[in-house]
This record gives sequence, C-alpha cells and structure tokens, in this order.
Amino acid sequence: MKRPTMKDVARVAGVSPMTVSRVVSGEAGVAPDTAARVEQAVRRLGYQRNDNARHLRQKDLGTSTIGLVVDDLANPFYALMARSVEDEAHRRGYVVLVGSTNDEPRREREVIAAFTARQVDGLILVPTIGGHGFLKQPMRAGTRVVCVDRPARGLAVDTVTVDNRAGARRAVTHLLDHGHTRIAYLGDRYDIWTQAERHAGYVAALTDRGLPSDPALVRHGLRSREGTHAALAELRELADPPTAVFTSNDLITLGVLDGVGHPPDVAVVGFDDLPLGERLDPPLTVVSQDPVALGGTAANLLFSRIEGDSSAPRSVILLTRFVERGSGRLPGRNL
Amino acid sequence: MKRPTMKDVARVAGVSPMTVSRVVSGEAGVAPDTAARVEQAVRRLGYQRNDNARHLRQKDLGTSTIGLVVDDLANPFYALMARSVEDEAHRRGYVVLVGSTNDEPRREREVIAAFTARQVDGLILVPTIGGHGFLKQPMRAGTRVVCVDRPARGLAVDTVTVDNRAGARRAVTHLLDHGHTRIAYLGDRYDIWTQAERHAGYVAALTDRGLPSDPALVRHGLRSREGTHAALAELRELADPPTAVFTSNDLITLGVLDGVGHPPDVAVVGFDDLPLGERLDPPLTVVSQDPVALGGTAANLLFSRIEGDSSAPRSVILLTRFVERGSGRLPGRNL
DNA sequence: CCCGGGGTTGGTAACGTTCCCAGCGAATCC
DNA sequence: GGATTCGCTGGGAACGTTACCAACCCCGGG
Repeated sequence: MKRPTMKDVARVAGVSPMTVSRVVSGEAGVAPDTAARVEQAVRRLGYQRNDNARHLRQKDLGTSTIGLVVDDLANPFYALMARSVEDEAHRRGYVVLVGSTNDEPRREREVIAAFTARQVDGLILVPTIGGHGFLKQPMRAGTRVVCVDRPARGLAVDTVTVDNRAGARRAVTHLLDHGHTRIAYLGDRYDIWTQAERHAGYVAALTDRGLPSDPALVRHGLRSREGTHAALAELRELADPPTAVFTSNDLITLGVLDGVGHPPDVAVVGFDDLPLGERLDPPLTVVSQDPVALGGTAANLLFSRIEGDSSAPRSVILLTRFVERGSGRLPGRNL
Repeated sequence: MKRPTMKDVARVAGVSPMTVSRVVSGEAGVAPDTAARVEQAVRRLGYQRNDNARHLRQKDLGTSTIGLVVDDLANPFYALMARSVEDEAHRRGYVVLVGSTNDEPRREREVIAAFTARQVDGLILVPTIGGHGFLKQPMRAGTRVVCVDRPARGLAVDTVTVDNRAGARRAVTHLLDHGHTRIAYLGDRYDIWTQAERHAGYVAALTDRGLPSDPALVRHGLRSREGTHAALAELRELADPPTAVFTSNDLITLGVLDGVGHPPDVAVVGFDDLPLGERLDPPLTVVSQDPVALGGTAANLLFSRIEGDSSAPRSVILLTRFVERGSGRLPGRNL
C-alpha cells in the first residue's frame, strides 16, 4: 500500500504527469475541465505531493524549512522564543525543525549537521561555546544563519541579543541603592556569554560605587535548583555573609528562593521573570527580557536574508526591563 | 557557489559516485586506501550528503524525521513534552518538526499537511477538536501516528493521556473535605477533551457527596489571565459566592491567584503545577502531571510502531499526583 | 595453464518531481 | 487562404542519491 504519485493521478485522470504537476502546483495554463478531472483524481486517490522530491528538482527555490537550535527547549524562555519563531515561519509557509544542544558543542554539531543534511534554508541558533567552522560550507552553499540570545565567536552573522550587562548593572545598582554592600552573584557556567555579561554588569555596578568584587561572594556554574541550594548554604557560612543576592537566571532564582526562609532574610533580584514573581512575599524584583521579541526579531532577520538581503551582518540589541516589586529592599537597613 | 555533490567528490577522488556513496554511508567493501582518498576529498570540498535525495531513493527506509504537533509550544507543559520527545528522537538519529495548532482545526490541518508532504515517518499529535480524516491516507501509506494529552475522536491510534477525571475529582474532594460546599469550576474551552474530563471529575466529586453542581459556579472557555479575572469578579458578585475555586489549568490558576487578595479570601486548588507554587502564602495545592513522562511514552510508542510493531492500538493512562500544600484549606471553616 | 571465486569498482536505472521545449489544433491576421 | 500565433499538452532530461548487476583484478586449486 504505497503513496500515490503524480503518475498514478495522471493515469486515473487520463493526462500526463506534467499536467498533474501543473494543477497541483496551481500553475496557470491548464484547461478548466482538465484541471477538474485532475483534481477529482487527486481527491479520489488522496494524493499529496512529495515536497522532498519537489525541492530536489527545483534548484532555485529552497525547502521551505528552517532549523531552530536552542540550549534547552524545555526552558520556558526558549519555548517562548520557539513559538515566536514558529509563528513567523508558519505565516510564510515554512516549517521548523527544532533541536536542543544542552550547551554541548558536540550535540550542537550533530543537530546542525542533521538539519543541513536536510537542506534547511536557514538556521536560528543559540550557539554553544564550541567553534562553528562546520557552518562555513553550508553558508557558502546558501544556508542563512542568525544567532539569537548569544553571539557565536568568530561567526559573522546577524545576531539578536539583549543588553545583559546593562540589565544586571541596573539590578545590582538597585541593591546598592537600598543599602546593601555585601551582594552575592550566583550564576550559571561562566563560559556562557549571557552569564559572563551579567557577571560583568554585576562587577560594573560595584565598581561604579568604588566597591571591590569579593570573590567569596561569586559563584559560577550553577545548573540546578539543588546546586544553588548548596551554594547559598556556603554563602551563609561566611564570616561576613551577603545581605543580598543577584541571581543570573530563572533556575537559580528558584533555587535561592527555596532557601531564603519565610519571610526572607536576604534580598533577591533576579534576571528573567517568573510567572508568580509578583505573588511572592515580598514580590520579586527582576530584570525581565522578552523572548517573544527575541525570537520574532531573529526570524524576521532570517527571512529577509532568505529573501535575498545580502547586506553586512547586523547586530540587534534589545532592551531589558527592570521591574521593581520589593524583594530587593529586604532586609534593607535604610528602609 | 553550489553545494558539492557526490559527483564532485568522485571527480576529486578519482573514483565513481558509487564508491563515494559507499564510503559516505559507511558501507563495507571499499579498499582502505580508496576510502581514505574519498574521505580526503570529502573534507577538502566540505561535502555533506543530501539526505532528502537519499531518502527519496531509499524506498524502504524512511526520512528519519518525525513531526510533533502541539496546542502551543510556548506553554511550559508542552515545552517539556517537546523536549522529552526530542531527546528520544535524537537518541535514535531522528529529527523533529514542530508546530503549534492554537487549538484551531484549520491550522492543525495546515501543519500536518506540511509535515506529511515532507514524508515524516511519524506524528505525535495533541489533536484539536476537528476531524482527522485527512490522516487516513498518510497512515495507509505508512506514517505512524500517536496521540498525546488527548485522544482524537474517531482515530484508532495509540494514545497517551493522564487520568484527568480522577485527578480533578481528588482535588475537589479535598476541598469538600475541608468544609467547602460552594466550589467554583474555572476551565478552558469545554470542547477540549482534558477540560471536559476535569469538569466531569469536578461534578463527580460533588455527586459523591450528594451535592448538585450549581451552573452559576461553572465557567468554561477561559483562555487568558484577563478573562479569568473577569470570571472571578463575576463569581464574587453572586448572592452566595464560592469559598473555593478549582482551576483547570495553569493559566487559569495564575489568573485566579491575581485576584484572591493577600492573604487569599478564597481556597484554590489547580490542575498542573507552577514553579513557585510552594513559595506562595499559603503554598499552592495542585494536581500535578508529568509532561516528560507523557512525551517520552508517546515517543517510545511511536518509535516501536515505526520499527514495525503493528499490534492493536494501545491506550496508556498515566497517573496524576495530588500535592497538598495548603491553599485548599483556606479560609476553611473547619480549620 | 586454465578456471573459479572473493574482493573492488563502476555503469545503468530509478525514486517523484519539475524545467525546457516541441507538438498540435484552433483561432487570428492580412 | 496560408502563415502566424495562442492555448494547451506531453516527452525527455535532470535534481542527488542508491539498488542492482556486471566487470575486472588477482589469487589459488585442479
């Protein structure tokens, strides 16, 4: 029981495959009654065109497929981005292949290779720290690439990011404004660009006030709620423990909130927003970014490239939003 | 500047395309030094096999591509499912096309048509209310289909769901146990299977105690936080307002929490868990389901079908977990 | 010395589609 | 009325790959 082909439809309709092709692709120049006969045969056989074969033959047209490669599709941040990309793609008649890298260069290579082997017209990429030389050849052959959330070192392509550094700096300045001087930084792997940027913003805010960054208050590489618990516990053991914590992503914010008591004994400001942040006691102050805008912008850039724009690579930097709700003031001495 | 083909590699290596094919596909029976020459040419040209052409020729083998069609990829629940599906696919060397339906039958048809036109080997589907007759032909032709989260009416395929009805009944029983008798139901569109099931569980719990379901306390069709605010406000206007609310998904739970005051004046139990639920005051009591298990189970079923299992369609029902944290007891009269 | 066989390699056709061009009848034009 | 054009249709080739089979080389056995 195989799929019917154009040949089958042609036989049933009593025409040549070429005519079927024309009807199925909606080309002009087929007599109305011939077209009707073909359409009837199509319906009768349940025929559907094989787009892989089609794209193989059509040289100039692409495959109407793009690839989206993110760190972790289960992360709500990337999920929102993905949905936004998918909507733009759907609007234009494209489909989207997705893959998660787990921030592992090897898996990134595997996923991208699988996508380019299927002749995707473009890639939207949250790059890992690994090299991207393997993209050179597909790019020469016409695959467009856009980076989002982070730039890829040594890859001259359109890139959409947010002002991580400024956002973090703003958040830490807020903590300083409320009298905190011992402020901890809890972040994910330092080799992730966004994390390094946010750490730089943390340091910059301290430097603005002439304060040094105490290495004892800085923890990198936190990848889980549990890991964050341990880091927080260690900070509490210090002779001079922090009175405030800047957390550099959602997962870490959650981990810290697990350990700050009711009511909290430590001020917290986090990067990324959480759905219930405003319902906490005290409500959570955050630096929020807009994943839908990130994904949408990246998709629009990619499609304009696919449609032929070949100007110099652009870099788009979106703004973060500082949302002050209260958690940065506690247990502030000046309030 | 085109992509190199096997012919190009063959010319550079001084062999026939057939030999290149053998080397690239790792077939045995090529002399070691010939293979080395080919591999060198591959590297020199940056050659990558065109898997679309490959799958076109290989009749019995598939495309190593599956499609995942969910309601909304941005929903954390489906995002977790998607990641779980993607992991299983990646493990087996498959790639995943994703699409969101928005619960619109028309968009579902479009997305699925785009996927089957690309000859996906299988589909994991969160079906909308619409008919699925258009799947008959692809299924006859070998495309395997598995439904997840909801069954598709009139489609005899493997289906993975959770015990929505039992979960809802358990939650509402909990509210009854704590003295509530005026319990509202706030749900999404009633034509979504999960929502109808959860409503049935709500009614069943009331019936268990000989209580009628007051239509004034039931609101269907809530699709946003804002819509939920309005529904909650209406309920408050009633002469005999509810003292407890059962919310039938995450988004509605969030909407209700927006409107219950600090501290809350209404007990709340929700379907689906929220990341910060345990940090609320009082902590949120929920019926939690496991999207990773749902996705993983569906993927495993699909791949066993793809690998040839042709037994009768199975129906897998996963259990929900009732997580009692406190929000169902307030402002309970018996406590 | 000739024949058979294993190990390598290449030629041809085919997967399902579309591009390009030729063919054909009818209609149009002077 | 003959030539030209137009509208419609079909035949052959090609996209990049692999299945299938034939050919070739070299070796050992009879």
